[in-house]
Amino acid sequence: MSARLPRSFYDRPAHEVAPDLLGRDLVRLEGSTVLRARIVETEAYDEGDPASHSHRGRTERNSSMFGPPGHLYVYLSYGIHWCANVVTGPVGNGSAVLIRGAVPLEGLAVMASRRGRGRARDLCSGPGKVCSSFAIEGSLDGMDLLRNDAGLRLEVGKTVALQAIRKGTRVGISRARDTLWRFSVDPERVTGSST
DNA sequence: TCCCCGATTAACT
DNA sequence: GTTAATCGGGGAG
Repeated sequence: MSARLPRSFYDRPAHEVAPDLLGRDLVRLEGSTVLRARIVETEAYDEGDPASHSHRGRTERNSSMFGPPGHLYVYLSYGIHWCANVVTGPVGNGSAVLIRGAVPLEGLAVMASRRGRGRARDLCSGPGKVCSSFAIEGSLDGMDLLRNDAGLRLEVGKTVALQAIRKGTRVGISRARDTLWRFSVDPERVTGSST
């Protein structure tokens, strides 16, 4: 178990936090059970960004994005799937980083039972799947990652070398196609033995 | 008030 | 590779 990321980690622009989240561990403590997955894909969203929920200002749904850094922003996608974001920047700034993908490290059996299918590489390979495996849903919107709410936290994990990070266009959006705020890393580079 | 469509996933052909 | 499922947000009227 590594150290939890401090509040200051999140109090930066989303496009700086997003690549820095690669290799970090999403952890949920559920009694004696530990769920752990290492983040391998993220996307940044902020107020000046036409593709962001916060672009048209604060609403009831996106209010968490404007709250303190280090909290969670959870929303329902396509009426079916929950997606989890980490709120970044100071209070009043509507920015966050979407956790798009991770590699499961602990608690695989629990994740598989929640997902109804068992292949390890499919457990957290998408924003909706991460939430499904970790049982993250709307009631956790706005929770603080630094207060053990719901046993959820982010830990330091294994830092990824800057040159190993891939930048690209974000997935599933039609606006701001020229903003390269999707960050990912080869799963081997965060879980395999370092080279 | 109505209507369109999305920061997705899984089951198809 | 293609498409149905499914529903709330928010822009348009």
